[in-house]
Amino acid sequence: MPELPEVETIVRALRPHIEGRLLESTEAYDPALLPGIKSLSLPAQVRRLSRRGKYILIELGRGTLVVHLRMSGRLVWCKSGVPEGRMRLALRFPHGSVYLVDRRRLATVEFVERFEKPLGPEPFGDLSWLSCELAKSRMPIKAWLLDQRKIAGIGNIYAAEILFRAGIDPRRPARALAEEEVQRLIKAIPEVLKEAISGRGTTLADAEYRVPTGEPGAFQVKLAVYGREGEPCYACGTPIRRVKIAGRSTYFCPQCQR
DNA sequence: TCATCCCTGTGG
DNA sequence: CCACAGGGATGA
Repeated sequence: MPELPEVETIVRALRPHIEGRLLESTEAYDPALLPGIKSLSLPAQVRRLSRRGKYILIELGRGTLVVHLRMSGRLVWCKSGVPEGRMRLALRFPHGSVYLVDRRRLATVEFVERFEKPLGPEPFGDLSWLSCELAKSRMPIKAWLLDQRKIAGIGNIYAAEILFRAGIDPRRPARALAEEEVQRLIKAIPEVLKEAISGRGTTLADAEYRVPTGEPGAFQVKLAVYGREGEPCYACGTPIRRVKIAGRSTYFCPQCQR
């Protein structure tokens, strides 16, 4: 579900509600989450709420509560009452609660002393390192972009949109990209992600993702290829194709992307 | 680098 | 019934 822009949007919306506030208790509605939070000692102040890749980091005094929403997880802020949907966890504050709502129950929560995951760099700032990293890999460029160890935060929607923007066929081996194409990629990655953040993320028709205040994201109106199999490319009219890469549906324009 | 699995729901 | 869904860990 949420990729970097959605997670960033969630963190920004939640931050004013919980940063600096006292997390008093938790309530697990799903026993599967208990092992992950058993070492959490409360109450504890939320020192910082941040994002790394697609992970949400709730930094507390003696460690960090790490949330990953996976496919269908949502975080919802409620001053009072409870949200709709399958609740798995509540984080209780004096002035309200953060609920983890998660239809497929794939989201994960764990309390750790230090956040350590094998994540690549964030997809912003100086991305010139891409050039030599891509040259090392035979993976299809789409699969490479999805690999969180190589670059953090890009998921299935934005990988497709980024490659469309860069005019690159998603099936091509990473190492086969010409320098000029790598430069287009370096430009397209932060462009697409920042535009998506500005639009507060993508909410698809079957929508799990919401800004924690409840509204859907607005970026879906701008999707050029994702989910558009058979529909005409906005740039050239050629029908958008769908293929499988690394087990995931991959949408692209066979005319614009070479 | 791939399939498989995790889990649940929806749609063809 | 099967395919598919915005994720990732795992083991061959």
